[in-house]
Amino acid sequence: MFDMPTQPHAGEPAPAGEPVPPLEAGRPCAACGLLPLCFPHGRGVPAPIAIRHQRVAKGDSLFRRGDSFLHVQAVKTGYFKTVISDRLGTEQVIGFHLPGDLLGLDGMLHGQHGCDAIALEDAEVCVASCFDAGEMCRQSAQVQEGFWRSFAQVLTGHERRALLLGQGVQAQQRLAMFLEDWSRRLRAAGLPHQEIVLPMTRQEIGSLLGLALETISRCFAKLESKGAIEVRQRSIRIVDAKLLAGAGLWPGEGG
Amino acid sequence: MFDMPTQPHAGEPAPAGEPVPPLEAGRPCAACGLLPLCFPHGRGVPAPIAIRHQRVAKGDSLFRRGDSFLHVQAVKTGYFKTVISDRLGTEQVIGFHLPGDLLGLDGMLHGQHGCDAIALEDAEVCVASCFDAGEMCRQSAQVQEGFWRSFAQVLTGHERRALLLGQGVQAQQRLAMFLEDWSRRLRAAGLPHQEIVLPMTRQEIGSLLGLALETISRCFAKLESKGAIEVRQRSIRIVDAKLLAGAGLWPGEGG
DNA sequence: CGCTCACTTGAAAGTCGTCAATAGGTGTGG
DNA sequence: CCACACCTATTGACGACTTTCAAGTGAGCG
Repeated sequence: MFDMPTQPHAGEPAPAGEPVPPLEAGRPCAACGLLPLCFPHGRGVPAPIAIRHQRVAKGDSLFRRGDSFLHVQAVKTGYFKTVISDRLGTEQVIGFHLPGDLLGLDGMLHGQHGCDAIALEDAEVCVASCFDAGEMCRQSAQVQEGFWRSFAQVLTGHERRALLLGQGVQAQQRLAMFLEDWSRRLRAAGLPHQEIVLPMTRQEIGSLLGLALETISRCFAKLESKGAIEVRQRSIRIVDAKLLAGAGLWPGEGG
Repeated sequence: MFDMPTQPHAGEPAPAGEPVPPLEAGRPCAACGLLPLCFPHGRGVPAPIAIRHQRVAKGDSLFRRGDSFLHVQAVKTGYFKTVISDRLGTEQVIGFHLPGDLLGLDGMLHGQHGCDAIALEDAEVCVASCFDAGEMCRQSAQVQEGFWRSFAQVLTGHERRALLLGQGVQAQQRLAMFLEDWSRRLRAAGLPHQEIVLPMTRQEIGSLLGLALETISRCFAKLESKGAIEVRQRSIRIVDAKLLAGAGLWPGEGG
């Protein structure tokens, strides 16, 4: 447990960095998008660049639309959502992010972030300067390749989400696909993926999937009555992964 | 007009490359994602690497799910769709691509393409080897930055599409947003963007937007009756861009 | 000239969104 | 420790929108 020190504004990264010590030497986080920068020479050999750590309190934003893009960031602990607010002020969730995920890469386009990243619970992020990242990629083909792969990971996530818009994909299927995907990602991050505690509200799930929060609630009930999952508030237990997969319609994984 | 020579299979890039001459010296395509590689030193100075050209006949695929990812590719002329087929064989459109767009970057993740790229009409693509691209990015920070920006462009396009899933975004709004976005991209590519001839069918639009083809047809009629557009088959004329923008709900652009 | 494919248009049925009321959970403050 | 307020989640009823099924028209191509 952390005893939260006086929390600085998370909006702009603290110039000098937090007094959080660097990662315990040789203990890379599982499947992190910053891994190529963090441990470019393999386990045990720390990075030659400064990777700063930063805490973000629940509900605070790591960055907001319009903020300058100066850092490559990855979630270390906790969960984030990224949202875009339309002209009416209603916010549209475009993604949820768990430990290891890179954040805000869309900012590379114009040097400004295109969305807000908001912590769903108290969280920590790892931060490398863009400049350092570029430098390292130029020095090592291996680092570059790893970094490109991290980009592609983000891209692939977006493409997977496009499948939610499939012809007549029903609400129940969407939720099933979401849960399956979330579980898969938790697993990839080395976190428990069968007994899940969702960090987001029904409304936020609904926003991502294009459904009303009531529909999400009803679909949880339906999937539970089918025996695919057990639901108690935000605690989800995946009882029958096969049944859940059958409810969704992901394309064949292996190819 | 091209008089199509005997068309080789487009599936695997021809090892030796097509006999198409390189771009006319010093005439970069407008807003191309490969520009940083094609003209790294500015206009007039050709690239030090080989950028091969390739033709793809209408209906043929540039690559398919599972193909090795070995090249960075950009549309030169014509239009493409990228699709993912689910287990049942129905294909889900995840994007349309016009001249300048990079194609198949998701393949960087596992070294295999995750979707199929299919030409909507006879098309040409520019192809650079991954190896060369990496090499050039390592040699020049400027090239690297440009290339990263191209990545981010693709990413941003996906995020924009996530807005289609906004709370209660109606079919008509979705189509309006699609047309607006398509027009904007045509404009960025230096193509006519008010008198449009859509390269895709109603069904394909519907697939992208998560709507039935009949709904697309009806929404075209509605938008026409509103006076926002004129429709004749695939020819669309944007009469009142403001009205069209009002039908959609994009977030404030500049802000 | 006739075929096929794309598109249009109509009617019926189903799903989901909205509105509303209620219950449960959490956190704060007395 | 309890009470209160607030937020989140559940559940029901109704209405609107979209899908589906169907038939028919039009355009492009061999």
